[in-house]
Amino acid sequence: MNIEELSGLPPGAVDHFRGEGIEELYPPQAEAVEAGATEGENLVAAVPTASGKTMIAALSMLSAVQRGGKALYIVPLRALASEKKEEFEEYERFGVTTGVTTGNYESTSDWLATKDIVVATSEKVDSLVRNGADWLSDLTCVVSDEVHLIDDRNRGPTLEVTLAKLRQLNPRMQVVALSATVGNADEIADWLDAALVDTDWRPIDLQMGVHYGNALNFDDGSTREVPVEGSEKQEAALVRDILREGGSSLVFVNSRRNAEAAARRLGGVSKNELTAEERTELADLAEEIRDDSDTETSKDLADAVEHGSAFHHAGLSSTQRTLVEDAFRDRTLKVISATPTLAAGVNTPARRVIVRDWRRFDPSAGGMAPLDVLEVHQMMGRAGRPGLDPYGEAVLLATSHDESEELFDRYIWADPEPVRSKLAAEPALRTHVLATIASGFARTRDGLLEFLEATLYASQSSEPGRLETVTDTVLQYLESNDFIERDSGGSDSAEADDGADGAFTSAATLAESGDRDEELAATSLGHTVSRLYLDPMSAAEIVHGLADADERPTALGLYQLVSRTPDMYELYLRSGEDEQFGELFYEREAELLGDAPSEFEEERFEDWLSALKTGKLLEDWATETDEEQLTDRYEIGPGDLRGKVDTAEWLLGAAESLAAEIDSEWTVAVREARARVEHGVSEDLLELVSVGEVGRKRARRLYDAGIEEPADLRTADKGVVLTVLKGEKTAETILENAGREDPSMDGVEPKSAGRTDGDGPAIGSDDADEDAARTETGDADDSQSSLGDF
DNA sequence: ACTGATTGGGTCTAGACAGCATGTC
DNA sequence: CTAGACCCAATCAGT
Repeated sequence: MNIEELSGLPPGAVDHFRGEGIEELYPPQAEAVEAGATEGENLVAAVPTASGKTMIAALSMLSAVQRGGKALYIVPLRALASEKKEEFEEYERFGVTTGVTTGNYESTSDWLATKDIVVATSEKVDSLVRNGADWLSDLTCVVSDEVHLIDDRNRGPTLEVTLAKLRQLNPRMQVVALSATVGNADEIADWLDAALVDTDWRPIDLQMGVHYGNALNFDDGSTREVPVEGSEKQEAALVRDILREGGSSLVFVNSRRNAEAAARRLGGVSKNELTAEERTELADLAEEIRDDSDTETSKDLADAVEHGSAFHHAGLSSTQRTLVEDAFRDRTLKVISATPTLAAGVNTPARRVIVRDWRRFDPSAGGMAPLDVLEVHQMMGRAGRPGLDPYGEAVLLATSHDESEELFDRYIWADPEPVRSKLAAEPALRTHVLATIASGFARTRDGLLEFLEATLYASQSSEPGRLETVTDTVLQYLESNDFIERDSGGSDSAEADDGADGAFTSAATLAESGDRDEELAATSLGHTVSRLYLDPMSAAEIVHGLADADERPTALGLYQLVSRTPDMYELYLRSGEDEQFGELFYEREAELLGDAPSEFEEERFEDWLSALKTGKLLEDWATETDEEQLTDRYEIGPGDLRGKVDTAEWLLGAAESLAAEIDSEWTVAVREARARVEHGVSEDLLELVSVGEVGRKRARRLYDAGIEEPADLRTADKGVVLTVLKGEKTAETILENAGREDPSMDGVEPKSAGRTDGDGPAIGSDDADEDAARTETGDADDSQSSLGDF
């Protein structure tokens, strides 16, 4: 189908696509149009990666906008949100506006009301629903990207419930679900009352094969000689082979450490194939990576990058990740060794994809478990860059003939698994039942069950009573924790409190059924929990912890408290560390909130200790231990540290709201602990870091020079300030931010601080082991840092 | 006696969403 | 119930 034949799009859209070099629609796209994508029909498109799914979405959304509507594009990852945003922003040329909203992407709800297309993560959409964003009821089209993620144990239910809610809110809204090729696309289509486009078609040829011995055997029967030289690994031979043809490769492995080791080794291959020019580019890139942070991970990455090889996993900082991805797309980097992050993330195609490890450690399986077919297919789908490569190759590695056959059977000839709803799991329901009640989607038990009937779970379930049983368990839990109230008596609507959420009264009325049924209402606390987007179990833990505290909780106490909630991804306790942290536990037991489990309940005690470890990490961060020492001491990447700190910040923010809600007297303590994590400083610096451009390092230097609060900045000797802050420009900006009248540094001479004597007040002097490892100006006595002596 | 290779035991294992109010060295 | 790569240290072979 030629794009000229398309109708119903905004004027200028066709020209725009032609400008992008698009003349013909790909077959799946044409099929989607025939199925009514541009006429507001529901559609499920199960097609391989990179075969033009986005175009299907774009056509649907643009035609919806042209009809005067508004579209929402739901993505699974924040990184994808910004990628799509850039793509859709091009439409502004013909007057279609786009807005993005994710957790860290700033934008208020009302602002989005004016946009034609909104891009958001599924969690963000869920949150918008909970907070009753008015514009949601204006939607006429919603696109759900990577809808097969409904199968994901953790995040799938959110997507599922959110789609169900949006549909209940706007019964006539068009739903377009984009999925990888899965086993049961038809079931998803049934659930969504949608037409189905299900195809294996790809715009660029994909050959799948297995490498064994010196040969690469493809699914079409062809064979390619790829000899393994000397003691090198199979993947090294494969990388070199394709590099000589000018192609890049992507190697998927199953652990971070393997990714790093593989990158190092493959650097030995790629460095022999570089031009002088590439070498300089890579050296620059390596420099940028080193600048980003000076941790071990960065050094290793930079070293590998100099040879044209990189690793990619969640321990990288987001800057590093972007640098690596961009350089790979530009073909500066020749090979990336990655954990599965990359398969799900942004678009980084390579000529040859090598799936080296097809088993992964899975504690629930008690050992190594094979990857899902779907996952492997997603990885293999990264092979081949349309327009750049003549074809793509996806290769699995076998060390024996038997294994080679097994791989063909298991992955190459096999169909992906069906998508199964994970909604009936208790943790998922806990959250969503509360949210459904709090936002007025259901006001009775029957109404709730009726709503749940509209989910994929219900349409798949063969066990009719199950959902009801779990729902009752969950209601019981929510009630006993004071998040909801049940009233089986009268029908007079005794609203729990503030009445709330008028936005969805129509939906609520719709869902309501029968007066004699048990009435459900969220308590004020329940509303807060739902709005804060907390797992009710996290909220309960925090509430109990705060309520149990007889005296002002310490930072460590609060950090450990939030670290043991299910919303905090746990830090793994290494062998030997249980002893170390057990000791720390006895030392500081009094600070911890709530009752510690007995040491004899091994599992729960271990959890308690690993939360203590995470808490201790946060405390170290909040006593100005520098990044390198932390990543070293806890053996984590710079990205992990950032992640922990972010999560803690979020949870402590939530804890502050909860504290206020339950009238806890420790609100201030929580706020202070949160501020300390946010800036990574001890209490004494909290005032200083509130000044713009002053972070933990500068604040500490100022403090040591006798400038202890913002007011001091206004009166301090400029020479001293200049010495401490080094740059003239920064000094001026900071003085200005502090509200000094004459911030100019013209003609000011650097001058050393007057008082070199006092080290200032001791930080955390109540804990003798605590004040080590703080970043000082001189850093001279770094060696005295008491590492590992907890 | 020193060095480099080999072997064996012990250890450890992917990912990343959200509130709220503004801005690192 | 199930694995396998890596690291480090100890041992061994070769010069």
